[in-house]
Formats: sequence, structure tokens, C-alpha cells
Amino acid sequence: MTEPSARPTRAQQRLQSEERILAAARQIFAELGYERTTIRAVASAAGVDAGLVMHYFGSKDLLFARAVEVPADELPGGTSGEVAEALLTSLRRRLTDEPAASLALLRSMLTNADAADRYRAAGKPQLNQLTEAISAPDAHLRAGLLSAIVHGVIAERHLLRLTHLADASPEQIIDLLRPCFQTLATAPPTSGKPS
Amino acid sequence: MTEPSARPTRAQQRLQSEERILAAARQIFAELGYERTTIRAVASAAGVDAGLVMHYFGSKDLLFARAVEVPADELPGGTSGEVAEALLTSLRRRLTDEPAASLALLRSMLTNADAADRYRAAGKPQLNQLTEAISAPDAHLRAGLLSAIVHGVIAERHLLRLTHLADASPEQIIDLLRPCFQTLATAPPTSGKPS
DNA sequence: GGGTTCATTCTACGGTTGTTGACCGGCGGC
DNA sequence: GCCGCCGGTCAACAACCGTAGAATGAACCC
Repeated sequence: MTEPSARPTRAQQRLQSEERILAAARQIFAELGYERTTIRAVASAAGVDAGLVMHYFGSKDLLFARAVEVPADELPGGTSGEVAEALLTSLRRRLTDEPAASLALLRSMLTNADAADRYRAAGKPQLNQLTEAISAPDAHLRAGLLSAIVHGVIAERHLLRLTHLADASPEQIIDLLRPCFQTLATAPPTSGKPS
Repeated sequence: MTEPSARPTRAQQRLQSEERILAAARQIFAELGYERTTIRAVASAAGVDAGLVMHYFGSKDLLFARAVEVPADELPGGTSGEVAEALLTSLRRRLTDEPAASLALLRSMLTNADAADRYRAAGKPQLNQLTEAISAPDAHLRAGLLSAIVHGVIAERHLLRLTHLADASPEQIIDLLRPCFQTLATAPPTSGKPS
């Protein structure tokens, strides 16, 4: 018997090439965005020919779709306060190492309609969970604001690299944001009682 | 004497054409971003030939630079609370009618390095004023967070058009954000006393 | 072991884009 | 009234990009 890693079978090699292409695509899409990324550049970074990328993924759009596939980031349900804390935990993880797939989606969402749709779709479950947990007439707006804050902070840290945000520790950031999130997630005290 | 508007002089006509081109450029840059905007499309929208755009502005980059020129948005100084309120006022204005020049800059900042630089430069004075007003060791970070929130909300409302944010009234948004801004602008109570 | 499948490459085409230079015609000064 | 400047157009070039299709050679199945 031969070691499975000694000489990869054809199917293995195909998967391996696909994965190398996808990794290169994720990185370049995340760095340059959809429009400035060329199939040739992705192929070159993956060490293959541009034709192969087309052969495996069909088109640039389909390659992008595969590259930015990201698991829906579900929040554990609970009270509004607990959900706010869960959102902070999610934010802390994303502040340290946001995966390239998410960055690629973020980078392209303003200039590519398809990316914008995927971004909206990816954020939708979290948005719904937030809206549901915040029992208030303006829960929709509060959830939208929380989402906007999260993505604004991530974008300015990882994409724009504003020094004010890029140099700070995740703990420092979420500690400053915690009261904001709690306030936004908590219904006004006039009609609802906390906890 | 002839009415000055009856037949415009040559200099007037040039300025008029330049302004029409700039207006078209601002709108298209704001809608599509830098890369998807073509000089031909701008020229067509302005009712002129593409060559004229080059003739007047030199290159696409220079046209973009002229199109996104936006006056630095200065905040009136004061205590941290007053500055936070001024930032809210600025936000309210930008929520109703953000000028196309600013939207063009926002739209392109993630995919165009030059736009990113201009964005950073445009936000710098406001960022400095915020940092100065917030007397705390982490003033830099707090100012950065405030800026990130403002731009995140504007981007998701005007560029991404997330329904949660696009449908809300500016008053509702800034009322929800006010406690967040006050909290972020106010130094921790352990060492500083408010007002 | 022979025929086939398939991973991979090469070449090329059509379209778009930024940019250029020649050209035209009317306004402005003399 | 004439000449030159200048607003404006037209046609074209060179580069690049996404994409298609033929070609090749090695791996796989029977």
C-alpha cells in the first residue's frame, strides 16, 4: 500500500487545487475587492493557469460566491442583555481574526451588488435574532444600529486600518462598547422592566 | 446690454460644463464606486464627449479627486458632552441629505487606495477634535469608535440601504444613539467628574 | 495494456476602458 | 473683418479582462 500523501489521487489533487484557488481568491478579494481582483491574479497566486479557475468555478461571479461562503453566525438566544453580550463576544472574535472570506465580502459590499446581497443575507439571521430578543416597538431599528456598529468597527479596523481602532486591543474595544450595546438592546424603562 | 444668461460667454460655458461634469461624476461615483464608473458614462450623463472630461480634468483619478472634494466638517469645541451632541447634530444632517461627494468617497473607500487616503484625511480633523475633547487616556480609541459608528450608520443607511436603518427617521436614530455617544465621550467616573 | 477520462495549459477572441491626438467651428480681441 | 484661441467632437490605440476552446499528457478503469 502507498501512503495517501505520497502521490495524491486525481480526485485529491483536484480538491487540493480547488482549495488552493479558493484560498488565493479569498485573500485577494479581501485585499482588493471584487473589481480589482483578476482571475489571472488569483490563478497566479494559486500557481495554476487562469483557464483552470474558469474550468472549476465557471465564472468570476461564481468563484466569488464560493470564496465568500461563510457560515451564518448564530447568536445564542436569551434576554436582551444576554444577546447583547453574545454580540460582544462575537465581535471580540471577529476583532482578532476575521476570516478572509468575511473580509472579502465586507471589502466588496459597497461596490458589487451581488456582494451587497450576500452581505445582507449573511447578516439577516443575526439581525432577526437581535430584533426578536429586543422586545420594543423600535426593535428593528435598534438591531440595525447594533449591526451597523459592529460592521463599522470591523471595517474601520481591518479594512481601513484606522490607527485609532487598529492599534487597540479587542478587550478594550468591547469594554467601551458594552454600555452602548446594553443601552441599545434594552427597551426604554418607561414601559418595560429590566431583567 | 445683453442679459448675461441669454448667451453665456465662453468662460461661463466652460465653468458650466465643468460643473455639469462634476455633478454627473459625483452622482455616478456615489452610485457605482470608483472602479465601475467609466469616464464615458460620466461624459454621457453630462451630455459631453469623453475626451472633454480628459481635457478638463486630466485623468480619471484627478476627476475623482475633484468630485469628492468636501469641506472639512468641523465640530464646535466644548466639553465632551457638548462635542458628543455636536457630533449627533452633524449625524442628523448627514442622515437626511448626505451630499453626493461624501457618498462617492464613502462608496469607494474600501476598494480604492486613493479614496481611502482621502477618507482618512477628511475624517482626521473631526477625529482630532473628538480626541481632544475627550480627556481620557483612551481618548484616541473612544474617538475612533464614535467615528466608526457614525460612518457605519451612514454607510448602511445610504449605501447598503438596510431597511432597518433606511426606513427610520433621523430623530429616532440620533435619540437612540445619544446615550451611546454620551457614554463614549465621557471619561470613566473613577477619576474624572462629569460636567 | 489500451482506451478513456480528466487535470491542466496555451492561445486567442471580443469587449471595455483610460487616454491621446487630430480635427472642426464659433467666440474674442485687434 | 480677420486671425487665433479654445470649447468640443471623433476616431483610434494600447492594454487589460473575462471567457472559450483546442491541445496534451498522465492517471484511472476494465
